[in-house]
Amino acid sequence: MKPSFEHVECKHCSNRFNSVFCKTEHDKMEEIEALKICSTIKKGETIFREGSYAAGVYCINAGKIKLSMMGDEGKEQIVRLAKQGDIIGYKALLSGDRYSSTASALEDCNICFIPKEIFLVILQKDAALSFEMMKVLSNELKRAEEKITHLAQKPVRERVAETILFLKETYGLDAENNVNVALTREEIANLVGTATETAIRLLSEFNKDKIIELIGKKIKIINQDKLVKTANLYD
Amino acid sequence: MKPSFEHVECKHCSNRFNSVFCKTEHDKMEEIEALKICSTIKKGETIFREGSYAAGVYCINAGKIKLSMMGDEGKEQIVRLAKQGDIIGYKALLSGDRYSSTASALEDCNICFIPKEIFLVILQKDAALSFEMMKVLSNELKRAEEKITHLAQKPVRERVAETILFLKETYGLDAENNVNVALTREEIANLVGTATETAIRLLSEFNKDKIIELIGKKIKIINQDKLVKTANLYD
DNA sequence: TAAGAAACATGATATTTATCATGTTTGTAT
DNA sequence: ATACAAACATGATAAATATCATGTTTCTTA
Repeated sequence: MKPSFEHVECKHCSNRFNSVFCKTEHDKMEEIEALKICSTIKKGETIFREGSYAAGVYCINAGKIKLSMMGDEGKEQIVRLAKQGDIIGYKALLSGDRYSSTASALEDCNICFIPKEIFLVILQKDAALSFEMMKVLSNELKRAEEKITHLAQKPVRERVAETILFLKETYGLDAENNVNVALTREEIANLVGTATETAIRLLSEFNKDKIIELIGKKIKIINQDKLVKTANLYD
Repeated sequence: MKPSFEHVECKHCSNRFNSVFCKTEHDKMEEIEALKICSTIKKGETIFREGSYAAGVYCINAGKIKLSMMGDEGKEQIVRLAKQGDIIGYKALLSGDRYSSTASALEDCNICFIPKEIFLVILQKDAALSFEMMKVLSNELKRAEEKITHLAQKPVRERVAETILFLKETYGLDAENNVNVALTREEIANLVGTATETAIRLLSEFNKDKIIELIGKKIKIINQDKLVKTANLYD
């Protein structure tokens, strides 16, 4: 990874207080500052690859990233979607393991690489950062367990609806009120856990039923109530 | 929860060095000792319930516990199996949330309740404990993401085989080389993420094919290689 | 130890979902 | 602007799995 032309300083980073570093003290921040490497990632590029040695964590300054695991038949399963302010790659670092998923950019990104050594050392010294990390991990785990339950028990139709709501929750809406992320139908399927054709069919159906509106990869939620009902949440 | 007749001292606990407290210092241990409440739980009893306020964590001194979430149609999904040395209930505590799953005893258990306040305070002071907690969380999360991938992509047959291997890995073998845990077929189905009848059928099939041997709830693995192949792991 | 309940088992059937096939549209690079 | 590939779409079919029905076995407890 090549250093970018512009080094974004942590203390001026707009995500500073939405991130896991929200409570990290100034001097610890300076230590990170000195050793981090900022870079620009083009849409589609890989940041790290499943199975490779974990050299550090990446803090997302701007852009959207998908984390996916390869299933047995080479089919991608998207296990997490990250955005600005999030960090990625910490799981491997903390469990002392290799990366268990591949991170790739859904759009052009600015990311800051924080080497393993400095991150772990600061974690030892900074109880607040440790606690924030535990919170992040706990929330991720909770979400993962809910996903397991839904995968095991809910029909695809409900999961597709749920996924649209999840995308809205994660990335919000753009200026035209579209869900603010552009995924291919295949990626949506790999997030839902279904075949691409099935995802396409159900999206078209929701479109026909005026629950959502599809313009290319843009998804606009027309009838939120009906979408929530279709997702069959909160019973 | 009633205090048990015998208070098990942490420093004499046989699980002490297999647990998250392996690196916790003596004085911190004493603080826990002073405030923890040990109790005995009978098979089938509930330790905490999904949605209820998280008052603390439980450290398992002896016995096996299942953690499950209720799906939409009231169907149980088992999200974790815990054993002696494990702690449960930490996710809710760390994310400041209610318990997201229900914990119930698969057999008679001895558990120690550590109140929220003392656990969180010690976590602030003890970087080693924090780090161990992060490791535990990371490993759980990794496992959960693998489970998501397998649920989304692997057929039930493979998942049933995988679950048997997982049970062996988690609880080991008893004196007669049976997988050392007694689950109903329904519980196995709720772990696999399938209908009870489907789980029963596949177990019978494995039995007929001499991959496993079934005697009541006991499962003996006869042909480990074939079971691993059936699970279709490591491609 | 008998009665009732829970767990286990298995066949028949329905439903869901994946796969295969094929065609169209959209995007991208020369 | 054209050519090619990727993405999208949709019908037909197959396969996997759930559900329903029913009977048997095993476990509990009065």
